[in-house]
Amino acid sequence: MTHHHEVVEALQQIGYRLTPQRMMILEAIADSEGHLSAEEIHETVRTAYPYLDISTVYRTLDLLKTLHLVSETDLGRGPAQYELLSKGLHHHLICTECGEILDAPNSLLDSLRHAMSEEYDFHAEIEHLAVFGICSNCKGDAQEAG
Amino acid sequence: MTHHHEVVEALQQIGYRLTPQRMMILEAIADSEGHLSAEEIHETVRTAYPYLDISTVYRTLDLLKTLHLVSETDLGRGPAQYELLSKGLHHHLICTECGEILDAPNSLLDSLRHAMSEEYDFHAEIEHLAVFGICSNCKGDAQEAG
DNA sequence: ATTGGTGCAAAACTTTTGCAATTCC
DNA sequence: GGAATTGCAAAAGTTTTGCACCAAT
Repeated sequence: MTHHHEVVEALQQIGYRLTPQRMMILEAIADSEGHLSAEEIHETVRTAYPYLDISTVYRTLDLLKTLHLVSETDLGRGPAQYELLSKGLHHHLICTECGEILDAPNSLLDSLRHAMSEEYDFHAEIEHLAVFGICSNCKGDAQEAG
Repeated sequence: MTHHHEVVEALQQIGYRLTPQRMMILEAIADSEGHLSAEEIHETVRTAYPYLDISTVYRTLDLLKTLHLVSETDLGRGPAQYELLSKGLHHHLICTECGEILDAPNSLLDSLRHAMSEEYDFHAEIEHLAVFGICSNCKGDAQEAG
């Protein structure tokens, strides 16, 4: 639950300061189940510390991204979503019909990574992938409509 | 080269109007080699028709997306990129070191699609995927730096 | 004629930046 | 003390929207 303190303290050793804002932002991300937008992080921390500015959230997220502690997922619509990388890398299958989000393990991409490496000598860095499509529940509906 | 006229005329049959703006916008996309942003489309068409508004570009792109005539790719940074789908579906491998963009055929995703279908009964709609990573030229540099 | 589309202007939304004041080391 | 960090305010960049006028059917 609070193992992210190690993570924060590790910041110091690389020369970054350990500020309350940074701790609260990381805690908000760590305590959340799924993804959070910068604005959601802002709202969450503000309940405890109303002076937090959204720019501090973005600046902290930039830092955490650089350190590969959080992942940033751009869904192509709306704000980017942030998530703790230590929670275990996974990806999302998002149904465009009903909005359901299925979690898929990182291994789902093994074959794709292999193909990119073999055929293009390209080393993919896919920390977080979002794939849109139709889930099993909505497959019937889509066929009727089409 | 101008087979997109068929496409535009098909619009009428579904009840959409055939306006000069729509034709010019589609022509700009069709004539371009790679991707275009909405702003680039705007600039291109404006050389011939200076009154075109950027909002018309976005509205037309929405229409063309709905009809699956163009693909929209959100690179996660900067404006979305638009491309004719009839040009042949392909994806992009973008090197984060040197910025090179490799084109990859749609078949690259076959195994991934298969895995999502088999394991999650999820029917992915990946019209256009952009994958960031390290290309073969930069692989050595990255190892030295790391 | 009528509905749909366009241009214009303004706003919405997300993210970034400059800078003075503050805080952590 | 001094450099890093924050809060504030403003701006930047992309996309959307309201509305009056205009054009395609």
